[in-house]
Amino acid sequence: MVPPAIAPRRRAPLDRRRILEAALRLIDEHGLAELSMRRLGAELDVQAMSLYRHLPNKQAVVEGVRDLIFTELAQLRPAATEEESWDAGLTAMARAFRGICRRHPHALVLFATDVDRAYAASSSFYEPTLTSLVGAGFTEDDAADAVRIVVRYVLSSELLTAAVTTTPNPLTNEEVTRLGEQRPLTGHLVRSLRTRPPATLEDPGFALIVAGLRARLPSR
Amino acid sequence: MVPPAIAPRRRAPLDRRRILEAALRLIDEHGLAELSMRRLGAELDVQAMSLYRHLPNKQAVVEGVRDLIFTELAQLRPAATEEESWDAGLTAMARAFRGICRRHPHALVLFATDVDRAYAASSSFYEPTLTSLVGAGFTEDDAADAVRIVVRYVLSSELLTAAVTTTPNPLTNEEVTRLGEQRPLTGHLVRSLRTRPPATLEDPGFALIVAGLRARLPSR
DNA sequence: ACCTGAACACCGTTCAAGT
DNA sequence: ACCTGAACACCGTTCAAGT
Repeated sequence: MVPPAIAPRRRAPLDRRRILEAALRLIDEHGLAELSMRRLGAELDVQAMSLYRHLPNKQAVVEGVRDLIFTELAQLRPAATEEESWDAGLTAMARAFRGICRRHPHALVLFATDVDRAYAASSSFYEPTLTSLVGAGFTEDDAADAVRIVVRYVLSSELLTAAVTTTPNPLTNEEVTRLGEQRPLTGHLVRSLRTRPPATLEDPGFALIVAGLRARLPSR
Repeated sequence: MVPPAIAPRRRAPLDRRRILEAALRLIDEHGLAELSMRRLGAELDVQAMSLYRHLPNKQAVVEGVRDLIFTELAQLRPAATEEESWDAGLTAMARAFRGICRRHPHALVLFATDVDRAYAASSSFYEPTLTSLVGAGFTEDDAADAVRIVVRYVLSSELLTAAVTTTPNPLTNEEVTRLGEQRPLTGHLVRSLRTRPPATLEDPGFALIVAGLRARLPSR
């Protein structure tokens, strides 16, 4: 009845899932550019070369992380109910999608590839909105276009915002004044950049798209 | 009357402008990720270390390239005429802006920073469109928002498109069929990804924004 | 004044070797 | 079976040295 001699284990054994979760953690915290095989190894208390036992190369790591996020989106679900109007449903979908974008701002570039798999992996997320659009009188084609345009709008806006938020070297007040004398309306626009930052334009921009869709809806 | 002895020169002397133009050339041809100080040196028949005589570091190279493109945009001018309607002018502006995006797809990320300087450097490009919007009855604020929303829409769409265009591992027909059985409308959407690729959605999406703006215009 | 060679601290990845 | 050390070909950048 000697208990089996278990070697004291310093750490959990490496596996694909643990590696990918650590990679997502690193990306969320420090950005995609900071992800290196050596750092990822260090995060897991392992030499970088050990990772190659479980994943063929760095690209495979990045793709694995992307799939992890797709799965997360599928879990989400806009609070769309049956009686909800099509525009409220579309808005809820856009907000939820934006939510997941903002949880992983550094990983957004990964959303741009394998779009068909992204929609398929998160079909439970998209289907209610599409149903409500078709119920409101849009054709299946127009409903698909509407959802795709909205998803593209949110994703690309977030991508742009995530690309850079800082303006390291802003125009001085004198420069803005001089611009305003030469081109008054562009001067006004540049001043508006300060009072209304990019983030405050995303909802108005989205509202324009919805208004455009409404104008296009066959009168009931 | 001895002619001054001119040492035979293997190459033009290095200067900031020549370096930046070579960098833009490399970015346009091979992408931002492929730009390295060593490659840039090689392109100019010089050791990488020589570049540091003219530019403090790699970031300065990248910022210099961005300014080069801003200047290029300022030269452009939408063919807006006085009698043109506001929506035709806005559309022309969007098309011209998209044109410059497509000339430097690999450099698009650089557009996301120093937005105020970008508008100021290209004010001659934006002012006519803004004038036409205000002439049509939009307030200065609404005109500024309209232009900013459109510029953001075009830039972010192009950014998303440039991020990745390939789908290395597309869904098989069986996978799409199975999806269609479970979620018919998402299935339809995924099928539409093939018949109507992303590029064909940019103009409809932009048309929705214009339609939304029109709905918002105070009735004359 | 302008360019370079050697060096440092980083990459991703391969491969033979350790346990 | 799983992990590692040494090595290779790359980075950006510094600094003392060459012309």
